Amino acid sequence: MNQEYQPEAIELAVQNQWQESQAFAADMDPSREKFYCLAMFPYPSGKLHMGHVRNYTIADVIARYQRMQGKNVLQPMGWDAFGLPAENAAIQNNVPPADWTLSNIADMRRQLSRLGFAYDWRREVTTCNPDYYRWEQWFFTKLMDKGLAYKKKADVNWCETDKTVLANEQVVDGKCWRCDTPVERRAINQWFIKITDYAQQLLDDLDKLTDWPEQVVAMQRNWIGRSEGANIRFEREQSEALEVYTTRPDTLMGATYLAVAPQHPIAQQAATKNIPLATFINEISTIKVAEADMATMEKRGMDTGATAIHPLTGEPIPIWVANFVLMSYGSGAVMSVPGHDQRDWEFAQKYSLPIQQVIAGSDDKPADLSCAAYTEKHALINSGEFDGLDFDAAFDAIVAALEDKGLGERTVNFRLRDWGVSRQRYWGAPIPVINCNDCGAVPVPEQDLPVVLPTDVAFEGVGSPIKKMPEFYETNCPKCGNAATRETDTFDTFMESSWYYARYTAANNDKSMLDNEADYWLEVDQYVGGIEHAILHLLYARFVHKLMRDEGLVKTDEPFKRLLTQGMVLKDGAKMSKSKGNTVDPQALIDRYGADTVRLFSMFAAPPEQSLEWSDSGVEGANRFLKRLWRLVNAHMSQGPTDALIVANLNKAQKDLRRKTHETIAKVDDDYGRRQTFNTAIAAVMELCNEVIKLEGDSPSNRAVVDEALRAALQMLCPIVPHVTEHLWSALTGGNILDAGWPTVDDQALTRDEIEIVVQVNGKVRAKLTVSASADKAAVEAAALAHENVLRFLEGLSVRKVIVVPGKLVNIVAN
RNA sequence: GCCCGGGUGGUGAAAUUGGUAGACACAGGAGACUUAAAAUCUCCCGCCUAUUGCAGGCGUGCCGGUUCGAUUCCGGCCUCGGGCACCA
Repeated sequence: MNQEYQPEAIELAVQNQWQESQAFAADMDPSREKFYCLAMFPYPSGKLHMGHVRNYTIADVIARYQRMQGKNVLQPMGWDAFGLPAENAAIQNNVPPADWTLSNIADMRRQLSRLGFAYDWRREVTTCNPDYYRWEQWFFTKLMDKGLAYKKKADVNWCETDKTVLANEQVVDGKCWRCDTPVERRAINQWFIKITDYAQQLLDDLDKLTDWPEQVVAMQRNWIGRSEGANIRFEREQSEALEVYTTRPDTLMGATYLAVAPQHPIAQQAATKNIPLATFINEISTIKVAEADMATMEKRGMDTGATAIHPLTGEPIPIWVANFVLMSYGSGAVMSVPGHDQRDWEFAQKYSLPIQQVIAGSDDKPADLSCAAYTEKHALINSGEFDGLDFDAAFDAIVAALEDKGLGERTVNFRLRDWGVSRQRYWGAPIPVINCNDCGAVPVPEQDLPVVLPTDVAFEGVGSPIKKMPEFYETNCPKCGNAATRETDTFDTFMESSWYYARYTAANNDKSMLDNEADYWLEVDQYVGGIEHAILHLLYARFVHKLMRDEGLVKTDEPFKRLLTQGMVLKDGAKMSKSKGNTVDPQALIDRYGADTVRLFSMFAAPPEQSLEWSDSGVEGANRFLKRLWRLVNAHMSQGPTDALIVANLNKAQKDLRRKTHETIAKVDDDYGRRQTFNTAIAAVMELCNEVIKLEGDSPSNRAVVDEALRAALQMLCPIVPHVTEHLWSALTGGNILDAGWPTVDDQALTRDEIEIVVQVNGKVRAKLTVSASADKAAVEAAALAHENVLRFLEGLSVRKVIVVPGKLVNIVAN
């Protein structure tokens, strides 16, 4: 064996060996327990960054650990290939998005291979490939048939100069990123999928996700936002009633005005005869389509002059237009109770609208409404027949009164909104719809799928090229045969990433979307990805999984059994990004230190869920450990063959090392399998190696316990640094570490004769005792009370209580 | 603004069920080897006080609480980060 650790030569040789033996090709085998391990697939931006390295190393470590447990492990990889950056690159460099994307994929595939990830590349999926998106189009037509897809108007960011829709990311300080034109909201017709039909299921099934991080479950629960309240109708003379939803029907008697969205028909109609109002509505529609902007903007409004009738008092109530009411959410109108809602209170203050108290303050004293709204739930006042009722009773009584009059009812509402999937962009999967003047929106029939996105396109200006290609959009209606227009919008890229995990199980099937392999491999046993996907991607994927289940394509309720959300990679305390110029190129590190060092550092520097602070010297430290491991195995082997381990012949030092070996196996197994803290697993193996180095002498028994320790260390490190451990294992044992399995704990080796006990006086450590492992409580207590330093601190005090925690500590309470 | 996290030495972190704060590393310091450097090896390394040695005080973002005992549980605050529906 070479004296020097030469990572590149070892890694390429080991990777060749894997390649030749098809080591990671995973085939369905119902006789074996399967494990499906998946990392979120990358957007092919061109170069691997440290976030990718971390993400894919974590998943690979888990996959390899499970494989060593004897499971049939599937770990696939693919490309989330549609998206905005390809169009930007096309505009900037005049290169077609397809060419740019495919060449990026080739580069990144090469980089991933160099890191030695255990992928089954036969199952690679690329979402911009028609073989992939044809099934997405087919599935969408099924949703249309079921009435789960529909069209409605929804707001987008519009740039009047470029005549184009802008993504939220492309709006900087309320202006177009390219030409600084202030954006305006514009409502256009778009396709939606009824995720709200599944809101209750998506909420209920969160309880099944016991192996997901609690924070992710909490975020999804809040996002879905189930609430119980009432729909209330405010009738209007000679026009349609205005319906609002509220979670506080108990405050109905305090409603002093209604607020509608700027696009609401009442506001629009009033504006036709009211120039200041029309101007105002125009003004407030220059706000980006983002909740954060809506929530932090200045709240503004204007009286429309229209009124409605309070459903209980019969009094007229003014209708205002307000910029914080969204037309596309609920009915586009809200009732305002300034006395008991803070936003309404601020709005009423600003526009001198009446503030009416209808909820008693705490201790039944009237609350002070001059500084803020009173938002607690309490008994009612100033509410006529409802006075004195508490929240629940008032809720019931007021809803009953409304129901009697046919002006309202109890209802459940969700914050979750239907999923808008239309994008007015080129680089996405075409929405498989043909618009016919007579037949309306007609789904493209199965035999005409896929609707292929033309890839030989020229970008002129910023708009989507297919919107200017009659050869793409001019067609005939599949129903009536008349001339019709093909939809030129494309799908939201979340569509592709919502089912790719399932397609890996049938990646090469050109006859159907999924097949019986899905039943074998799903659900995904372990999913790994960035915490930034905690809501949107994971919620859409859960939703689409349920849609596929209801279409008979999959059998499980949820797609991902266990979830690990990895933290970001930082440098100098900030997220690594091109714009900050603080990126580290993984390729340069691999060239210098090898893949194993890069993998080891990224697993050692922090637990996977925390952010990881980049450190050049930390990488060097990881490399130093591998060199030490190399020398350690080398030195051991240079002494020739090892005799068999005879436990009865071991002296104390040898027994200690053996105990350390087996304690480490137990700890590392727990760290990999249950805790997923790979940093502490590595630290434990480092400790074991330090103990091996400290054991002096080369007697047969010494060499036997060292041999056992080193073999275990290699096996335990194998998931993290698979190349160097494969090489050393083969030199040491002549075998193949991939098939060596996982080391087992010998409980006999764990026993101890003596243990250390900490002695505290009033909670402060004053002594440490070494006692026999079999010593009873009384003996330990007596030894503690007799200790010199303990006696010193007990001088002049009387002992009140002695707490003995067996095997750990004694705390003497004295005063 | 709303929802969800994080904050521990000079640095990354560890302490798993409320029981020894700082494992394992990095950086730094001292020494060995070397003509020298690199590499490697040995020792020291939270702050303060004391010191020949034993030892003591303080210390986990801040303020308060529960407990024999709190990095861990509870309340309030500060601060940094993630998400907010068209970045992926």
